[in-house]
Amino acid sequence: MIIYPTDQSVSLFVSGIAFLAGVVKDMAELSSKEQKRLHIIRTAMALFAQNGIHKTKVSEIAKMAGIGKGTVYEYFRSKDGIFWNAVSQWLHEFDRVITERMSGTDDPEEQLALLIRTVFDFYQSTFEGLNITLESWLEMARLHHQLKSGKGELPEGIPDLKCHFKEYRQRVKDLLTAGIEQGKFRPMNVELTAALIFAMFDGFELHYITQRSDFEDVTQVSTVFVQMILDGIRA
Amino acid sequence: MIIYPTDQSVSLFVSGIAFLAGVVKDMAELSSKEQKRLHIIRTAMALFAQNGIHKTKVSEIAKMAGIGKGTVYEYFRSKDGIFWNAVSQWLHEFDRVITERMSGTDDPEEQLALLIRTVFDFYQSTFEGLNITLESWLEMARLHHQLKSGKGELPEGIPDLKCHFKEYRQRVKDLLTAGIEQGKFRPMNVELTAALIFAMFDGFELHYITQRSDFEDVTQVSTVFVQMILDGIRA
Amino acid sequence: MIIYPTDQSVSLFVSGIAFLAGVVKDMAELSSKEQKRLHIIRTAMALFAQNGIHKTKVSEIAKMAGIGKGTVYEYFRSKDGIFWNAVSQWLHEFDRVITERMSGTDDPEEQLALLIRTVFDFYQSTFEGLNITLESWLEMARLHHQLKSGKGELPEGIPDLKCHFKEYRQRVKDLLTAGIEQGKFRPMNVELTAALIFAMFDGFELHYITQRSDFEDVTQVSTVFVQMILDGIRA
Amino acid sequence: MIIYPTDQSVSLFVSGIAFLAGVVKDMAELSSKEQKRLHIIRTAMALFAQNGIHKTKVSEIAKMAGIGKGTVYEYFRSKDGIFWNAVSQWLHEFDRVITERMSGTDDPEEQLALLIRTVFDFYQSTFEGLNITLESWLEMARLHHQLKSGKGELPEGIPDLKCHFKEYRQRVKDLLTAGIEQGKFRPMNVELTAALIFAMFDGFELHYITQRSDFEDVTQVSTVFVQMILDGIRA
DNA sequence: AATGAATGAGGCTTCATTCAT
DNA sequence: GATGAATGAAGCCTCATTCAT
Repeated sequence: MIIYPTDQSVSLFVSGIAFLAGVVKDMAELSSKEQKRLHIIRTAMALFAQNGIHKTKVSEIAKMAGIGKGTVYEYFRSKDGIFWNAVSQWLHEFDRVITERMSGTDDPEEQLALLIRTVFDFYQSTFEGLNITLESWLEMARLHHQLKSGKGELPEGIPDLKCHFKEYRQRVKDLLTAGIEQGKFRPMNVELTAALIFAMFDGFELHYITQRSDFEDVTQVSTVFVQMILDGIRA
Repeated sequence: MIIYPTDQSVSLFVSGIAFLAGVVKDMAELSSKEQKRLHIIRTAMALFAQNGIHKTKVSEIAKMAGIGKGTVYEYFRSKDGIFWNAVSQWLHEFDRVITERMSGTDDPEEQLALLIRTVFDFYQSTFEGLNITLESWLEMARLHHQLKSGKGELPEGIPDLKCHFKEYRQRVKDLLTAGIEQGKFRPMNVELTAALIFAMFDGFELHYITQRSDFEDVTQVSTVFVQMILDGIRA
Repeated sequence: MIIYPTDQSVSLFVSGIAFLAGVVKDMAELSSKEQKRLHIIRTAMALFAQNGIHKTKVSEIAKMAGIGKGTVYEYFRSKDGIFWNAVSQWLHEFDRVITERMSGTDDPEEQLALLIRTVFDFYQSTFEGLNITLESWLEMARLHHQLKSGKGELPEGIPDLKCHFKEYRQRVKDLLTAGIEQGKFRPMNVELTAALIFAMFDGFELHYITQRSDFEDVTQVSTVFVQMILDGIRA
Repeated sequence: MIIYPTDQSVSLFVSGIAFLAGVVKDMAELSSKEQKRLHIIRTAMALFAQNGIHKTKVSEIAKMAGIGKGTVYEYFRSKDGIFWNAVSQWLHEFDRVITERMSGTDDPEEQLALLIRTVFDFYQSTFEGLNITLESWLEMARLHHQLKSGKGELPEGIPDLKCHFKEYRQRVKDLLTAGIEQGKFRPMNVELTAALIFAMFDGFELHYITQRSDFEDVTQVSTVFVQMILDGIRA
């Protein structure tokens, strides 16, 4: 069973991550302070994605955001602070979108297909975020490594990536378990399979970043992806 | 069909990437100059992997390599130069190992299984390299982006990642095509499937870096991985 | 002849510098504007004393004073302005206390003893002020130095420390001269002796700041001090 | 008994603190590294004395020292580091001079007179140092205060002023005790008297800084000073 | 009158790179 | 060839001051 993208799914998605594109409709509801914060985060993400956190200057962020250099520090404690807040924001939105999308059906197959498609959509429409996500993983791996060596503390505002990942895997595991119980999926090592499916998503992300030209038609890619996975686990 | 790791495969692998562990046997054959170059690369990789290129100081590399700071510049034009040379070295070794391993059989299924296992082995045994690989992808994506914007030139010594990836995909494509022709694999969009399989490898890499604890038994993981993929494409 | 502290002397003193403790009774008589000014000065002095002018932030002063940052600038032209006004205030109060105390007697010996004791009391009870006084001397020495070099102007509101000191020395000189005339003090270089006596006061101040623990019992110290000086000049 | 300055005493003194004037004869004996360190300290002291530590820019120090900004950091960890090293150097030289001078005689009266004269000489000939000394006391008082409040650590290289002062007081105490035993000084509270004598020195320092014009003839001042003190304690 | 968000000049420090020895 | 002292460009962040509300 293959799920084709629908207008509905797209619109759901768009509303979900619209904040990154700066099109949140009910922005007016946010306090002025919060609006500016988001504005800075958005601007910073664009630059972080383009040049990486280490080559992005705070002065650039300020300039591009149309504010003074010092103003940035009214909203964030440090450049790292901006970065981790951006990552957190990103994860939070990601959560929201996924949950929204998957709540539309109870069928494991459909849910899995929806999950896959949503992730692909998300990655495609927020290309910028991918670089940041990737960089955040690297940075975090290093932070944890340093933590073990007893050198330094975790900066404030760092999202708990491990927990984030665990939740996602759990989501997929539940889905697989349900599918197996319903006789739709063949028996399998649910734990590992979930981990691998999840890894595939991110592998695609990686390649999408570095070789975008090979994946012009994301819709088609996700279709094949879904089919491949479903064929692999279907009873 | 599942391929279990064999002593042979392991030994092949080890010799392949031994340079990273500093155990190249025929090192003596290398000129003294070349030896030192490799020594610096190895040292640098360890530090790049740990702290990233931007937080690794040339003075650190020199100190850890037991040479003077200025000496580093006798062998490399710049810090970036060290980085890209290290990445190139890594890719080169990767190529060599893969080719060596896959030449052992002509059966598409076995070859695919071998490919998968080799990559997993490679990733597992050179954990440090993963961080660098990841970082190099990010950096390269940005370099290419800047290139398009007309800002700046590509530094010397940068490996052609796109070409590298293309070769790999080609390898997998050939393998799949052969399998289909032999009636072992079902008809499929070879191009896309290859891309996805390859993406999965790297997705695993990503997760392995950030959540290593969840993948203690890499052997088992690769087994499931192989099975999943083969089941998905088998006729 | 040794002068012991009396309730009277203490009360005189307290009323004199009470402004620093925020207990000026007739505060009500001050205009609301003037009250707030004093409030800011007091708050600022506490912080200046603790951290020095250069490490005290205007925002801190405002916060601790319970007012807005901008409000501070309604009452003072600049941070330096606050500082010099605080110093002036301090000197003014000091003058007032000394005059009050010494007017109680006409005997040169008693006056000298009273002067000494008053200064000691003052220094002890307003420890915070000492740091500021010291800092003001340093700053002023530098301002004068810069003035000579033709670099920059004297900020507004700077008290004339030299004049202040001259008055004090004059006070001591008059006292000594009177003592000599009355045959109570031996003939001496009045100018120099006055300068030295005065210097001793401030020397004590210095040591009191840096090594307070060695001078727990200021009463005893001042007693010895008085005796020493009187013995040194008595006929 | 009054001690007049002698050529000998002056020459002793000059050699003692010559390092501050940059006239150490056996400089050649110092390593090149150490020479440069001293050069930076000297330059920095001149600027610190003139403008204070907070208004002295590292770039200024470098410029005036004729070296690059970064070079300063090859020799000192931070601006504070330069400051505290300068202070330590100063104290160290002070110690050396005092010890040298007082070793010339065993007579308590003469020793006291020598001590006083030496300090006066020292203060006069190294005017610049006075400002720094003063500032260091202030800074240190604050550091200790912050330490008690549990905020922050003591920077490295800070000299132990308290200990330094204690030694000096001990010197004077020994001197006084000897004088009393020899029947030359009257019985007294040695502890307090020593503290006060010492305080007087520094009081003079203070006034010398702020009102130099009033003390043109330091020789005469010290003479009066000595006389006053001796008269005050002589049996 | 009171405020505090916004600002940007300015300072400390880092570190890749050079070059004289 | 090897070295490491010297350099200065570059960047993060602070904070006194302003000004619109």
